[in-house]
Amino acid sequence: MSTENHQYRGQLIERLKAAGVTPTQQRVEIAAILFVRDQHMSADQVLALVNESSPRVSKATVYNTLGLFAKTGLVREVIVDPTKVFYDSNTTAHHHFYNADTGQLMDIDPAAVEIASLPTLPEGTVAEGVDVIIRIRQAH
Amino acid sequence: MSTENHQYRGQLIERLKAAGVTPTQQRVEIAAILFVRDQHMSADQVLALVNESSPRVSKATVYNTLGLFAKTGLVREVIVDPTKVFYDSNTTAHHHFYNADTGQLMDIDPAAVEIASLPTLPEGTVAEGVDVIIRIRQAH
DNA sequence: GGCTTTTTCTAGACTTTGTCTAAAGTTCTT
DNA sequence: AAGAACTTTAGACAAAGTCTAGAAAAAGCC
Repeated sequence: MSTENHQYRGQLIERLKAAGVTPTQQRVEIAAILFVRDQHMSADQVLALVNESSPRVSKATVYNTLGLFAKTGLVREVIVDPTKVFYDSNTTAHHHFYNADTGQLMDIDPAAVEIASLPTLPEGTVAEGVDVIIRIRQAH
Repeated sequence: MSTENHQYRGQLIERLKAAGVTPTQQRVEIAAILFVRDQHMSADQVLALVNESSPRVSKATVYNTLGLFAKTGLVREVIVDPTKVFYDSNTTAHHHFYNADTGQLMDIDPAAVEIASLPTLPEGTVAEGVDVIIRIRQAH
């Protein structure tokens, strides 16, 4: 393994630990794929990519790990497509364009959407987050 | 069938026709369930309800009909739960609370959410709609 | 280091939502 | 009434995701 890769893995391990996640082989493998850049991936895509290189990771582990990453705030679940959930490696506050024609999910510049007012929540509930999805399609 | 029911069905038929949908037996049956009041239902729930009374409607028809109703603007698809899509019989502009703990979907008073600015769309695309979902959970 | 306990991983069966197919039934047109 | 176009149906199928029970790793302890 190259020095750069080695260092990258070290950073990943720290990141997982900081989130209170034990950095196992498989979790680091998955994190390495997710966290190279800000991106949106489905479990399926992660599974395919992680198994391109040698150390195989099972389907169950990919699902468990993505669920764990979501629960600990390492990634954000984005629910826009009825057939699959996307995992967003950008956890800063932002919203999404979703192109139903292409299936593509894109970040919206946080400065470009401004929500002026929010409603009071129902009794006995607390807010988890606000998702804004702008559904678009190809012109003609 | 009672007079009220008979009149209700007449109204439904007009509503379907106005949307350019041929009012078949099964479609009216499904519309009768959806449009009694503003509500959110999954395909599963519609299927169960429609088959409580005599004229049975098949699973395929329920899915086809809900898809057709969505396409023609009679209902609105709401995608908040990764496992199923909800069909909203209230098609006026409004947003939703989604309680992940209870699975409940609730309307937000349109006046309570104000979006001050929207981003410019990606090249070659047109907007289909803006969904705002406030994810909540039970306090403690 | 060894030994035990706890956590994690795995293959593969299973579940659920939704789609597809091909045949049968309706409806519309003429 | 005959033909064309559309709709419905049962049941097979597909895809995403969950569950289970045993194997493997990791952590805790003497």
